[in-house]
Amino acid sequence: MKRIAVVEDDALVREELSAILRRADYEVYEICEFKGAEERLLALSPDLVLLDLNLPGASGFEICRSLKQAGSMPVFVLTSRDQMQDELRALKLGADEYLTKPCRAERLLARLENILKRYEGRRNLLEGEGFLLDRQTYTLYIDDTSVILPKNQGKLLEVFLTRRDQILTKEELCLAVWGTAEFIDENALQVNLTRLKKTMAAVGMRQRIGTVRGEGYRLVISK
Amino acid sequence: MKRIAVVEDDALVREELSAILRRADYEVYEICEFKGAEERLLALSPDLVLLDLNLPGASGFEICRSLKQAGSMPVFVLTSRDQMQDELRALKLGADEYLTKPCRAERLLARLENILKRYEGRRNLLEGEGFLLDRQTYTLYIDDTSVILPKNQGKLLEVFLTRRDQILTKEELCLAVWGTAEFIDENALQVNLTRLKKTMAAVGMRQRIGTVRGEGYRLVISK
DNA sequence: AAAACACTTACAGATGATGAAAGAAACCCG
DNA sequence: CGGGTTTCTTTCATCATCTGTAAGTGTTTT
Repeated sequence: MKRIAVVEDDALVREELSAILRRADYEVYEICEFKGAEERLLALSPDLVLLDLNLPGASGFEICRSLKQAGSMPVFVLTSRDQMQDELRALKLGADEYLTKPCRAERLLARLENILKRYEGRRNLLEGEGFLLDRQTYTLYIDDTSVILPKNQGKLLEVFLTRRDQILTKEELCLAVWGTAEFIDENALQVNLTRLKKTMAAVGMRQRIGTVRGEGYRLVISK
Repeated sequence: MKRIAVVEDDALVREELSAILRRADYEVYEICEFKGAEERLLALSPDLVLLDLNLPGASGFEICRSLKQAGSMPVFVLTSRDQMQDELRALKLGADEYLTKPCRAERLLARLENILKRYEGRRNLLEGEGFLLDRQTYTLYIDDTSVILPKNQGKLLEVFLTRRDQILTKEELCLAVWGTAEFIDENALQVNLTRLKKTMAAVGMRQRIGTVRGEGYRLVISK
C-alpha cells in the first residue's frame, strides 16, 4: 500500500483530503504545519507528498525545493491560488504536479496515481547533474544509455554524490568503499579512483574527480 | 537537443505549436494525420509525443494506448475538449500529461520540460506489470529494489516482454539469446530458463514462465 | 511401459572485477 | 635545480560470477 503525506495547515481541508485518499486505499500521514515539515517528511519518506500551498508566504515553495533537492520523492502541489506565476515557479522547483482547488477527487486521484506509477523504481536513484545513479546496483544512466559500474566505483561515485561539494579525505572514501577506515590501503583506493575517472570520462560525464593535494578529492564540473 | 513529435491534423494549430517548440529550442517533427501515426512515431522514436486530440473519435486515445504499451515514450495530450471523462481516460491509458486548450505557451513548455526531465534515463526501460527492465544493462526494478540480471536471463526476459502474450518457441528464444537459431542447444536454453525462473521467484515477480508442451514458453501471471 | 519431452543439479572453463606491487609523474620547498 | 613527498598509472595474479556441458531425474503422452 502506497504511503502519502498530506501537508496542510487548515484542519478542514486536511481531513477532507485524507478521507479521499484513504478511501482510495492509500496510507495517509498528516502533517499539520509547515514548520519543520521537511525533516518530518524526510524521516517519514512517504511514496508521495501532497503539498497544499494556501498561504501567500514562500514557505511552501521552500519545502518543495528542499525536498526535490534532497532526494527523489514526488511532490504534488495543490493550491487555491490560480496564478500562472505560482504554477511555473512550482514546476521549475521540480514539483511533479500542480493543481488548483477546487478539484474533483477523480482528477486528483488519477493524476496522483499517474505520478506514483511514473516513480516506480526511482526511489533508489541518486540524481547528479546530467545523470542518475542507482544506489543498489550502481547502474549509471546518462544520455539514454546505461552502464553498470563495478561495485567499488559505484560506491565511490555514490559517496561523492551524497556529500556534494565537500572535500572527501582518503579515510572517508575508504570507509565508504570497505566499511572501515582501518588498514587503509591507500593504493587500492587510488586504483579504484583512477578506474572511476576512466569510466566517467568514457561515458561522457560532465563531472570529474578533482584532487585537493594533501586533503582529498571532490567532484567538480569539468572545465 | 530534445526531439518532439507533434501529432495534429489541423495545419494552423500544428504550425503554431511547432513554432512555440522550436522557439524553445526543441527539434520538432510534424505528423499530420492520425492514420499510421503509431508506426511513424515508433520509427522516429522522439523524446516526447505531443498528441492533439481534437476529434471526438477514439483514434487519438488508440495512439496513446499503443504507444504506452509498446515502450516508454512520454505522451503529452493536448485537447480542446474539456471533459473530465476524457482526461481520466487519457491518464488511465498512461498519458503523462493532459492539458486543455487554450493554454499559454509558458504552461505548456513548463509541463513539457518537467516530463522530459522525469524521463531522463527512462528511454531504455521496458515496462512489465509491476516491474521495469533496463534493456541495456538488464537491471530489473521491482518494489523499490533493483537487481542486475545476468545477460542471458536478461535477454530472455526482454524477449518475453517485447512479444507479450505470445508463445515463444525454443528456436525464437535461442535466436534472442545467441543471435542464431542454428546449432540450437536446447539444453543450454533450458538451463537459462530455469535460472531466470529462479531469479524471478526470488525477487517476487507476479509473473512466471509457463510451459506450453511441444510449442514453447510464455509469460503468464502467477496463479 | 516405453518414448518423448521437460527439468534440475553439479562441474569446469571463460570472463571480468579486485588489490598488490612496482615504477612513473606531478608537486612542494629549499 | 634537486631531493622528498604525494599522487598516478600499468601490469599481474587471484577471486567471484556467469555460462554451457553433461548426466541424471521428472513428467506427460500414447
